[in-house]
Amino acid sequence: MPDTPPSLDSVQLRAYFALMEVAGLLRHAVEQQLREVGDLSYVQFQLLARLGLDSSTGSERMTDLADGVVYSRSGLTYQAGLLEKADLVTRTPSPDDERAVTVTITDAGRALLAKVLPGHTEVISRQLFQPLSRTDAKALADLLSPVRDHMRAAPPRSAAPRRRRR
Amino acid sequence: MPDTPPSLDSVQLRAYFALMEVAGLLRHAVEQQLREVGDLSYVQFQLLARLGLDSSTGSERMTDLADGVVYSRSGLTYQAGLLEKADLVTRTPSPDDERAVTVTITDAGRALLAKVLPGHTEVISRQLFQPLSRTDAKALADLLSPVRDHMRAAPPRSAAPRRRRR
DNA sequence: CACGAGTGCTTCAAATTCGAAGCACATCCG
DNA sequence: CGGATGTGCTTCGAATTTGAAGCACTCGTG
Repeated sequence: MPDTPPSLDSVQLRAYFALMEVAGLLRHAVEQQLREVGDLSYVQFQLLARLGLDSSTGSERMTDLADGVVYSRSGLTYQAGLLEKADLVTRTPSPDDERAVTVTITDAGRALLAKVLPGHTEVISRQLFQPLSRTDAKALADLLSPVRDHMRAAPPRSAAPRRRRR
Repeated sequence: MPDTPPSLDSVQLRAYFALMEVAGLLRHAVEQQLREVGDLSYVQFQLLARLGLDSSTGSERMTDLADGVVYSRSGLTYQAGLLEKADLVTRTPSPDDERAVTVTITDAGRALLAKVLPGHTEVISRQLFQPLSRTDAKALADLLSPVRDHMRAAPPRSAAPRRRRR
């Protein structure tokens, strides 16, 4: 017998909806700023940021990039193609694994990232952190970090047969 | 002279990244469940939920729906068309304003919503609230609700000339 | 070594998404 | 009333995104 379906109480619902709406609105706001200043989509910015800021070497394998950005592989191939065409990254076969492709940010990529970053943080500051105190920000980070780790660890569901899209 | 660009401290960065990643992962998880059980995309579910749960009448104007779901108008037209074709909603000209279109959820729409909802809440419970206590959930809701209100009120930026996409 | 399963990426076709332009109705002022 | 402006939605073309299929390489086992 299956467990009783755990329904959400009103507080949880509030938190869930607020979370999704804030993330959506924030993404929209950021997207607009990125487009204006650097002609970048949010995904492209995420990729550059991950390469230029998170990675100490400036390189990552395609798969790791895709996972980090919560993105499909084929979509990443497409975007990596665009970024490469714009000379913001290079793609080279990995030395240790012939199948893998290493994506590396170029100087131009770093330059664009630097150009875009101030406005980006400005939007985040104003839109997200304006209503939050320093303490609030810490509380938020402390609440969400475990959730992120939990979700990373627990894949949503075992693969199931796909139906045709509606 | 412009203000000094407010850069983000590490705590804020943590909070920002965690927020976006959690929202992204959660959306993916939910999307998969919705596809399996009801052959609905997340957007379609949001639309049905808004009509069937939030609205007391089961109806909304297109524009209000688009705003509520953070969505472009043309995208909403497309999705509303799909939902209508599947007999989950109806579209009728509004009585008081000939320009406006009222979207109304059908019985079939409500039925599908009911069918999908348990699994949906189950995913949210497990993925989002598993690592959070009751108190945490409340804290999260209380932190994010003001942010959402603030972002709703403050449009990202006045319209600026659009450039060609990269 | 040879085979079969697995992994990493790309290609492909189809679906979704967006912004700009267009259309119809509404509202505002003179 | 009449024209100008604004609003609500749809249409259109182009860009993006996705899952499935395909290809190449790797790994484990015999």
